[in-house]
Amino acid sequence: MNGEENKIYNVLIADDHQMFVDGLKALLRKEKNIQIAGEVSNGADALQAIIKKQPDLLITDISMPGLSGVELTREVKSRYPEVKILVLSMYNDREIVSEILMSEAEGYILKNTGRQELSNAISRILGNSTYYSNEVLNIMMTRIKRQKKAEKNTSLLTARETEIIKLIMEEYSSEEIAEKLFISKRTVDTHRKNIIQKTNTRTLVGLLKFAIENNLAEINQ
Amino acid sequence: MNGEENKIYNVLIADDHQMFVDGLKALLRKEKNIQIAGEVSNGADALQAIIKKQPDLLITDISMPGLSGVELTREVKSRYPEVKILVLSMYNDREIVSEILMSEAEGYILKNTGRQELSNAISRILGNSTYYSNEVLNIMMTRIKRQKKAEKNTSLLTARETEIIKLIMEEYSSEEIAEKLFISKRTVDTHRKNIIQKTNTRTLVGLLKFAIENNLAEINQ
DNA sequence: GACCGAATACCTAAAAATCTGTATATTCTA
DNA sequence: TAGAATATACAGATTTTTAGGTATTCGGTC
Repeated sequence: MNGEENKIYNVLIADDHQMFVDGLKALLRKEKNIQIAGEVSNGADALQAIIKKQPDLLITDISMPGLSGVELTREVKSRYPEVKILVLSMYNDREIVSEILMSEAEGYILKNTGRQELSNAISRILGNSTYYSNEVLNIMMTRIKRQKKAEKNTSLLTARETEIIKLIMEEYSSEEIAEKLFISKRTVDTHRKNIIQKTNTRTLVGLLKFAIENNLAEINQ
Repeated sequence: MNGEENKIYNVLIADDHQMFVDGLKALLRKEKNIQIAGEVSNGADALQAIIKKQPDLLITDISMPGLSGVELTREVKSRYPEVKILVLSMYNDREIVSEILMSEAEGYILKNTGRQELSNAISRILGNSTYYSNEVLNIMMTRIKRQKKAEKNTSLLTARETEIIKLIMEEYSSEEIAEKLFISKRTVDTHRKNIIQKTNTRTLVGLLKFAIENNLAEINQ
């Protein structure tokens, strides 16, 4: 590892699934420079262990009894920012990936990661870098791309037009929109005309699809 | 276990993630009546090992190089139906759960399962029953409920009405629908009137939302 | 054979949206 | 300060949908 090749790094494991912990420990024992400082199965115990052992690195699952890994990460970063955190989780859904990224963990990999990648992640993180697995990076990229596309599409629209669209999607007629916004119905009609042109749609159905695809309306599904 | 308390069951493990395999083996070694017959890291090797060792139970991951767990399950069930199969996977998304259920595996649990539940699952399966974890069952129930609701909603509609809705969602006007279906525009108008009444919507926007929510139309998202 | 639902088609009328255009005021930016 | 964009509003006309109704035919079921 960078810079301090004889340093022994203490690693705390937080995970309530013994199968993972056993497998993880077996892997970590093969690493030079790594010492397992402890293992806990919930967030509260993790905090206690951090106070006591002051590990260099916390490897934590997300779903644990009581304090989740997300909450634990936030707490640790606010109280012991020098402790590095690698999230090792089963979940790859977008909500959770986002929350973890917001929580300033230094890494996030999935539990199907091989040993080599895990080892690499730990090295990177202990060497003051970050490590996110490809799946996680892909989720991030997809999300960013999608957001950019929606922003590009909706940036063609003025604030008023966006507002009109949202009210259309809430099933207001043009007259009702006029009343609600204290403007003339003729104004609403002009806005509608402009919206249809700008969004390259040609019917109300097309506009509805545009709105949903660009997060201007929600559908329960 | 039921009936044959002194019988030793041979278990084959198929998983390409060493961390899991180590953890799983550690757990299985604590079980009476269980002997680890082997471990492989891909589907093809699993088939070879089944021929050679004839295990009672195969515990398999889903995502493996080459033959996936789904394909492996199908193959094993078609050639060696007496071999029981427990899928132990990270993925809980609906598509994969469905495929596994169709493939006649005797069980499906997630890799975050605790030891007790894993032990219970194995016992149940070796005792000629099935075992699916709660998360998997919840996915099944949610899917069934959702499908039933959509069926209930759309069962109010006749085939022609459903067809009209789909064409509306493809942005055909009533006149265009009439031309396409070789019927009068008046007929289309009557269908639309009836559709609005039956779906308890009051606007075209409302109808479109109904259609999307009940899988009569798709939105890219 | 009777009955019912689906599909079809039509009627008159009203409401709403859309189309193509012109115009003015306000706000923002260079 | 000028210019551009946005927001507003209006005009007349056309198109489309919606509303509330009646009617006939066909196929399926009892």
